[in-house]
Amino acid sequence: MTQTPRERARAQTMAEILSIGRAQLAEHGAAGLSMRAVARELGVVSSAVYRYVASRDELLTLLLVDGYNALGDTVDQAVDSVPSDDFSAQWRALGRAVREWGLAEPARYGLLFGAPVPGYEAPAAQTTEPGTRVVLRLVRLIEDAYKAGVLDDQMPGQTPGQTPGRRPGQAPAQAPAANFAAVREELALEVPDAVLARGILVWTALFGAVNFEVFGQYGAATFADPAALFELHLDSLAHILGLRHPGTR
Amino acid sequence: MTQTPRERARAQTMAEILSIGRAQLAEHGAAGLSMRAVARELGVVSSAVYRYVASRDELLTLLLVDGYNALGDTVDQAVDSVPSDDFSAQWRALGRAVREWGLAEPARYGLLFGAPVPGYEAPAAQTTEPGTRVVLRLVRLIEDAYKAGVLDDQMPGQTPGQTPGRRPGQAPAQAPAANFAAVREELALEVPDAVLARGILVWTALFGAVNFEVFGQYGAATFADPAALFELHLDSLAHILGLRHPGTR
DNA sequence: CACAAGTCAAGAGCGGTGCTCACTTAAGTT
DNA sequence: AACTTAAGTGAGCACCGCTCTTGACTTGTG
Repeated sequence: MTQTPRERARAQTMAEILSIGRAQLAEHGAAGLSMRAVARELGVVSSAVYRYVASRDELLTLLLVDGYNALGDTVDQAVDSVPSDDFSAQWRALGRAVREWGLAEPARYGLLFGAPVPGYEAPAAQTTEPGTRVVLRLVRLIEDAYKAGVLDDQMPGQTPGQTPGRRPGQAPAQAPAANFAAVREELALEVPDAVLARGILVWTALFGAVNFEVFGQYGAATFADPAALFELHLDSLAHILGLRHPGTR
Repeated sequence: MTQTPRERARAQTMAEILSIGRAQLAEHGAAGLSMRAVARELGVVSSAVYRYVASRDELLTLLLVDGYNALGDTVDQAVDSVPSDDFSAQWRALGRAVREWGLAEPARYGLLFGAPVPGYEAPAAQTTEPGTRVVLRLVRLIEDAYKAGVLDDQMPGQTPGQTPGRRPGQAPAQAPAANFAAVREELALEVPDAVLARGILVWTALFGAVNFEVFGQYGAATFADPAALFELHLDSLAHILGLRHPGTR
């Protein structure tokens, strides 16, 4: 399947548009992404861009999946560069990769995890698969650790048969909660509900921390060393997951 | 200090502009906030609005502190409506208040905690005080619980003298991390570093969870009952904080 | 009580935006 | 060499934030 010169030229122009779009995004944000500016940068009249991208929304979608995949690739690479039996290190690599990518690409990160662009609805068909790569990787990590038997299947400090922080007689929230069963089946998981729940909590906590830092919610001056604070969080979250360094215990 | 009819009229117009701004924000997002649209809605020519608000940015700032205060009031009210000695319930009330406010006002929530509006720098002088109300309330809650002696001053499952998930000989991240000392002094706190660190983790986790839900990152269909999932998270986070229901244990 | 000083609404205009459409040009295909 | 078709053009519509100027109105004071 060799491509004609026309297809070659088209593909290259397309790539150039995406590249310009990324730059525009970094400079002016998602709402400030301008077709005219892209055209200007491309050295072409504004309407010419519409030969390649149907609308501003479509360009946004392309940049969205591009961003998801860039983050996904970064995370995959980071996790893969760690011994496959050291799940604690894998978790830390994943967390650090997310944080560092977010800090390096705040505009793209904001597009992926910030407030949705008003008036724009991400088309699920093209978006969900790349958009779930990081969670999926985390869940697989947990699943692998569970199967390897190195995961405490119990909330630390939680004794079996007693859900802490809950009066006896009160129904435990665990059971009826979000239907983990569906998720577990969809992903062909073996981990029990409790572990899955912890995984989701850790997932949200990770992105909460990165959000605060990337979006500047920490207030700059407050914490002298955000990287160290993040490492602290990674430790705590690993502990919550039940992950331990190999060799410990 | 009675106000002249002029002042009365001006104050009312000002309030109306803010109200319209909120509506515009909800409909078109922060970047789509339009002075002309506000003027149109106000039944006035576009430039007239500049008699009341110096610029689009100033209107944004007004809406920002307005939002922070609305959330702060909601949280304060929710926490205050709970027995002052039931810290676990106070925590849950705080968390639920944040979530419910965010879901009820996604656009405003997005303005406060989403990606920063490109090209807009929130003026710290007017913004930091209202912007820190929720964290401050959480920290006070933890401080109070600590002083009342109902807070485990230890990570659950963590035995003293041993930092879990960390090889012996490796320096503990706790000590040099973000300079908690400065924070503790600034807020006149008594809680030890470890508790403060957990507080920050729980804070980020709370907003991470709410972000995901408000910004639609959960993917709708995935979790049948997000409210139940959130309750689960509240439970887990309370446990991490070391909060227990009174009467338990 | 009149009039200067001050306040504020209004309009025109500048340079920007997304997008459409009729059109020409130039390149690839047959 | 002839033909098809993709690529690029430029005018145009309706919108945007913001500035500058004009003119009407209110108020305080000599």
